[in-house]
Amino acid sequence: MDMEKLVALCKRRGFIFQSSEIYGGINGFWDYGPLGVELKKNIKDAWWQDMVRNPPPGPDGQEIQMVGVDCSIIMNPKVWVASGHAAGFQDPMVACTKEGCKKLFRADKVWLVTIWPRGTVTNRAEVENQRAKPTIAAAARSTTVAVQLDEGSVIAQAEGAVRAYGQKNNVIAFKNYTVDGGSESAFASQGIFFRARGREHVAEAERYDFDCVLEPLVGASYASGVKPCPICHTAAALTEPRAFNLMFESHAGAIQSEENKVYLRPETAQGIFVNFKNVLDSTRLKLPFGIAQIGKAFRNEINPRNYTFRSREFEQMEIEFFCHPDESMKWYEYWRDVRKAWYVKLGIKSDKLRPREQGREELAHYSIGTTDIEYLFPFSSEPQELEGVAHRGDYDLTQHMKHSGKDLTYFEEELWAKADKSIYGGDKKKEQEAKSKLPYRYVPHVIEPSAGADRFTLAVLCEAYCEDQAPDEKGVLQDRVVMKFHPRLAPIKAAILPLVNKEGMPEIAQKLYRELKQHWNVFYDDGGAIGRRYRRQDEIGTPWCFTIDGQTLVDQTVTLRDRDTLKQERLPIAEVAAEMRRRLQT
RNA sequence: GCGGGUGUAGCACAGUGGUAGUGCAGCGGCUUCCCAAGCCGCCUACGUGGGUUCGAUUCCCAUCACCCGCUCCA
Repeated sequence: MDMEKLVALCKRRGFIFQSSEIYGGINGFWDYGPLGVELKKNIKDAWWQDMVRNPPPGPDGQEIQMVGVDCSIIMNPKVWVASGHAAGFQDPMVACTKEGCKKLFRADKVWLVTIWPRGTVTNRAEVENQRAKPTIAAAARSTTVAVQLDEGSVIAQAEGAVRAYGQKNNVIAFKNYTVDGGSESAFASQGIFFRARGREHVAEAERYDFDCVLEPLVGASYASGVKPCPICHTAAALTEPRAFNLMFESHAGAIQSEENKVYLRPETAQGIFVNFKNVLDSTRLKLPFGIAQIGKAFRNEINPRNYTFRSREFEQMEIEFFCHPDESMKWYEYWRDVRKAWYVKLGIKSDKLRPREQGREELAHYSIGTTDIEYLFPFSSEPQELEGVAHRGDYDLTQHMKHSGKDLTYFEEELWAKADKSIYGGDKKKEQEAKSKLPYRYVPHVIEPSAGADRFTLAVLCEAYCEDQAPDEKGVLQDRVVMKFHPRLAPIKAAILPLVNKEGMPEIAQKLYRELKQHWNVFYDDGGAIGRRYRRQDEIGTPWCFTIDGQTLVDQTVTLRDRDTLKQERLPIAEVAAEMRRRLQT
């Protein structure tokens, strides 16, 4: 499918417009037109109905408890400190200044490996000494290479870098390394000293060991003369790290000062977390239960691309499902499966839908497990994320407890009521202690299915776009463009068409139109040839057309014309609404 | 943010240093008993801002937007 054709259709028929188009547009922002807003609203309504009001039964066949909230976009800035966004959104970037390379990197993903001749340094302290007062011989023979850590262990990356260095310097057979300074996690933040063994291909064929230091670029105690590019390996090519703040800022109050700086939320989830206690206290809900929210979120993407896929303003459909720690994996699997099934149910072909369990190394720091539900969009050869179902553990609630000082733990009243308290022998202190921890009191774990409303809308548009052939009035096959939306999502459910504009047909058609529009978004059209009107409806994905013709005047029946099959059948005009209802439910 | 490309009507395309056409779509009418038919009429554009020039849609510069690649997407 050709993305450009879809984009043209969306504009021509009023699904999606560029924001502020008459002023030349604005990068990363889009508007939904009359048909687009109906489509997106149907998607959000379907989600709310299927996830909040009527979610599928739980893992043990039980009813699922779900409620909704609608939180403000601007929140107390401390929320973003607690959530980690205030810091985490400041991804410092470094760029290579070398002409022809000019690559851009996240500074925290660039690490430096310094390789020294054997015996120059034997531990981290000596590394610092060498940097402070390098001996000529050591400085001449040491070298620093940069590596980009994307996946795998950092040690493995460093090993690769040393191996590459060895090859470049005709050192054969990198053999092994020994780590000095503890576990990987210990050095993940501060670097590590280690030794690598290899054989240098020199005239005397001397055996050779390297002393190596691996450390992050950010904070590395390096002279500016180092910092090579991880791609082109040009020395001293990287710029200083520059902050890219991905949160939109504004000010609450007319005066623009640091004190009243606020942020547009980069996700709707935090509104749910900070209202966890409110919901618990106001609803009589007991764990497990979920809180859902649909709303706008904002991210100052460095480079919006691919139509509406990566917009700076977008809408999320998020659930935070709170449960007992011991049951969290069960619920994680439940939501992962429920969410995937939902997309299939609404017409996304299974072969373009890819649930993908994230590897350990790409998980966010707080997540125990995440499944990305991805869709193979026409604009990319790689599937792109529609939704992430994340097991966030107790990270968020714990963070908000720390930063707000409020108790967000959950107490199992019923379990405590049923518990045998005789084991405490009437010791109130022991009882209190037992009540304060598992299994009675705990910080709930959270499963977060977070879906992009605009991304799914785009996927639905891509999935619906079809070019096929339909016969014209002479029976010759003509190209036809048809949007095969699931009827539940179709912006217009049915068109009501008088076959000709006379003999009382428009009157009958309008009466039917007035009846149907009480229930659905339907469309009345008496303009032009019938074939043209059918094709127009095909192009905007209207599943059914009801046509009032000569026979209607005789026996009160109309034709129902199907968008996908082009088949026509007659049914009594009095049964049209019931037939639509029946078809929408299946 | 970097490199490359593009920008004429709602869409797809012509064209020119002397201010622009075509097809489709849209609108109004006639005609039409089932799949973009026909006839008549109508509407709509040189992305924006500078510069050069007697005159710029055309040449130059900047800017904005879109597309491709890199990068990013917590």
